[in-house]
Amino acid sequence: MPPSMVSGDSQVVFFDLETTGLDTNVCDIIQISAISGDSVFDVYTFPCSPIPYNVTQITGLSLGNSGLLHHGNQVPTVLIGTGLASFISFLRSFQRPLLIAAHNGSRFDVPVLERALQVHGLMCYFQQMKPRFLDTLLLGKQLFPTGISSYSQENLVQHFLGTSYDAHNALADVKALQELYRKWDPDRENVSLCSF
DNA sequence: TGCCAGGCCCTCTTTAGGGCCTT
Repeated sequence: MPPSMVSGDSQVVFFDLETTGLDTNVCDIIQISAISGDSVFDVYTFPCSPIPYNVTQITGLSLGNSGLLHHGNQVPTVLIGTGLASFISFLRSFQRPLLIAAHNGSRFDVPVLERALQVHGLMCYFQQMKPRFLDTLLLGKQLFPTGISSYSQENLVQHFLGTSYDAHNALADVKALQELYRKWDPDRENVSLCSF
């Protein structure tokens, strides 16, 4: 495992959600992706609510007659409860303290994930792992307080890695975020300051 | 009818307002 995927004693796992909207109180999860080193997790989940047109424009995800479509191509889906349980199993596989990282995670991904875990009765299994979270948006601002025009993940990846990627596909997002973290190689103090 | 996320952060602020960041 690359050293950058470990912070102190913790395993750093990058995760991202695609959802049906921005309201963390009501949106449905439609994709869960995570990565740590070469270990990858990626599932699509069938939402209970429609996918608004503006979300389809952003994510490429839409509902067809027979299932979930990504840019018009059907993708396999699981029930959200099954997807969440699989995600917990993925996290457990690391068998060490977890530091789960997401961009703007403190404001979006983590509240959405925790609500979904609560609704599906899985929060207790998740909490058994005693995970901590890292917000890479806060980390970027902490590490580079000036000289950055935008702290969006897409802009940070362009700025620090000089590359573009398939933003708003959760799997592509977590891969890019991991590479960004490797580039930053933050020390434990800065990571701790942006963790919760 | 009209509105439609939300909370932190910054500043042309503090008796406020707008931009950012996530989908």
